[in-house]
Amino acid sequence: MKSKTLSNIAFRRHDHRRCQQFLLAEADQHCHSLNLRLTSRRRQVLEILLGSHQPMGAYDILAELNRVDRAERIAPPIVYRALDFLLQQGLIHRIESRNAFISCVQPGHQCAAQFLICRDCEQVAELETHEQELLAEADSLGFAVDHSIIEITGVCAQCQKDG
Amino acid sequence: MKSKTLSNIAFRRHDHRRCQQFLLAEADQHCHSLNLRLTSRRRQVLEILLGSHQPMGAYDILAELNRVDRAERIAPPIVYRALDFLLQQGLIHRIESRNAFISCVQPGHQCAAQFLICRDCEQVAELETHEQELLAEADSLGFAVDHSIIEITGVCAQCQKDG
DNA sequence: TTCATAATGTTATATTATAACGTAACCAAA
DNA sequence: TTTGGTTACGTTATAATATAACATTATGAA
Ligand SMILES: [Zn+2]
Ligand SMILES: [Zn+2]
Ligand SMILES: [Zn+2]
Ligand SMILES: [Zn+2]
Repeated sequence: MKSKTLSNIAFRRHDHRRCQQFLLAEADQHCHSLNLRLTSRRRQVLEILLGSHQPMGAYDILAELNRVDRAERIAPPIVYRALDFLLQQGLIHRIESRNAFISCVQPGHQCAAQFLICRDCEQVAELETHEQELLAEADSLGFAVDHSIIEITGVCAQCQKDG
Repeated sequence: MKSKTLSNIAFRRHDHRRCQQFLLAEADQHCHSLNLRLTSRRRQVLEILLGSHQPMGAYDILAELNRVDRAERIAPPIVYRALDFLLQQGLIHRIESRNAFISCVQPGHQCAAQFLICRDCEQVAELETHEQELLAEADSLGFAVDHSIIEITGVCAQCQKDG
């Protein structure tokens, strides 16, 4: 079960330096192969998110940008645009219930991203299981499920006819 | 399959007047049996949400309150507090990806609430199936799934030990 | 070069949510 | 029926998140 090896990475000890470099290289390759530009801004935002397996708010990222580059005064739209690009490419995910963003631990995965979010320590683990396996996996991690949200967005039958 | 009859109510024709009255009566009974107060403000907010099976933003609800009661000028905290109460009682749900609130079509249900959200017409259908049945049900509704989010909040093993 | 496009930068503002503190309603015990 | 504790409500101000609108710069092909 390949996914298992990556699934709980946020809760495991691992060589995060390597993890980071691997994911960054994957991102480079992904964009290159699709002839998309992982510009320095976009890469910079991705690197910030790859700094940990924790979610960050857009304004946290903004603050980090402004901390590093003392000269410039970056404004919100710059961050949101980079985040939009990275989201579209599946390189990061948005945690809806937290208004936060997190680097994907398995870019290119097909399943819907699934997260275990600790309301206490705020850690987030990305799982890569099928839905029916989810609760079992949460249980096997000793994670006490509190509240789960499933949101499926798409186009309803009516709109498919209309559109 | 009891849930099936209610699940896609937003996409079905039904006698919504009765639906509304039924759900309001359920809410009354729920609160009464738990010795909780479904005050007039809370009831008023619930009634507004029961006006349709569509999600509404907190500020939409606020506007509706201020439209009805021309005299007073209601402020956001009043709405958010009523929403918090209704959420806690499971009488409404929060659609995280929309920052919106929707009346629950089956208060007292045990499963996690699950939604189909149309990005086109913005309709939201609440399902009441097990996870593994979800995609099949979406498919049977002719709903083209686009993006699904599963967010499980709880307490991780570490925090359970610490706390 | 020249043009078209994509990406970035800038300013202002919209949208969503909460902090902090005061008042009123409710209810049980004295 | 007062008293005091609690819960809910009201009010003001502000925090946190996100986008609109428009100007500028970089990129790459014709
Ligand atoms: Zn790592
Ligand atoms: Zn992922
Ligand atoms: Zn109805
Ligand atoms: Zn529900």
